[in-house]
Amino acid sequence: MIKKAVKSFEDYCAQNNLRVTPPRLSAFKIVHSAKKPITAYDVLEAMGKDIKSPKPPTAYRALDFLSDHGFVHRIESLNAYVSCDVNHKHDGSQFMICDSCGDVDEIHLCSLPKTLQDKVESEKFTLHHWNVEVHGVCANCS
Amino acid sequence: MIKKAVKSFEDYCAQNNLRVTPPRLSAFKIVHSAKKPITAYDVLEAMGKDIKSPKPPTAYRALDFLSDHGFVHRIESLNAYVSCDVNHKHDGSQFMICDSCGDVDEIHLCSLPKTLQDKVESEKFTLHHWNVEVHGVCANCS
DNA sequence: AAAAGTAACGAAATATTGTTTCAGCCGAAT
DNA sequence: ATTCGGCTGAAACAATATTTCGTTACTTTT
Repeated sequence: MIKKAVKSFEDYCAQNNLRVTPPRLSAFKIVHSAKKPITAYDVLEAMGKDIKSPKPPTAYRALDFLSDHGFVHRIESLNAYVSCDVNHKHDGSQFMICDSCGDVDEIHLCSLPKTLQDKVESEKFTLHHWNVEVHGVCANCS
Repeated sequence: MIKKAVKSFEDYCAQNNLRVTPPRLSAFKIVHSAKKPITAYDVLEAMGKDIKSPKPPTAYRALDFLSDHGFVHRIESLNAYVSCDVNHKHDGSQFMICDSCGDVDEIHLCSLPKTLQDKVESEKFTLHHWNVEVHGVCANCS
């Protein structure tokens, strides 16, 4: 249901005074439609359908925007992006990444695990955002 | 105590039939001496002291080796490496990263936090390794 | 000790990923 | 209508990482 997702994206932007520009909309659709994490350059190439000969900054700016507002997450260990359907921005993201088929499953924890939280507090560290990437092999592949 | 660290590196390699080659030793010393995460290209440049005009694969191969055996960790969100003093290889690494001064503090958890472990088990996911990167501002900087 | 097999290296080229800069456009607020 | 700020388009460039291939050097086997 890409149309529904786009609607929700547009609604969120309207409510938060964010501009839905052609590159942003294009990138949103592309990442949302991808079944697996997609690299910035693959997004860039796919943007060619909507925009004439887009350049790298066009893709990166759009992805940064989507990432800043929680519509996509970047998987650091893959240099790639996945969409996020949760309709609120969160400061933590967690993924299970299958190194065999490449599938990624987002885990939606509500808060930093206690063992980490304890450390952050004891060090008086001001937390901005956190990311967990768990690698292995998914049930389908094993 | 770089000498002590080198000794422990050499001992470990001897015990595990791993070869201590000039690039590996050089990279080990460089990452171990760095006060902050260091990029592969900075390691490469520093390797020039020990090796004549090293090329990128020389640094990457050495860093991959060190990483594979737990002597260094790669901080994915920084594209950089930090040394690890724990004398056993662990399948999980966790870091608090200060976005202000760049300092990184490794957190040594013994196991995957329960909330994540539960998810991994319920999905019958075979865990290989996991990484947590917590960004924010350290006590010194705030 | 010699031969064979394997792991690591050196070098060059290339591939991939990400950023800077600057001029112009466009929509929102005065 | 003007101004202001955010966004875009384009070109160039910078940073990060890998492939390939021929050679060297250890290790194992004989």
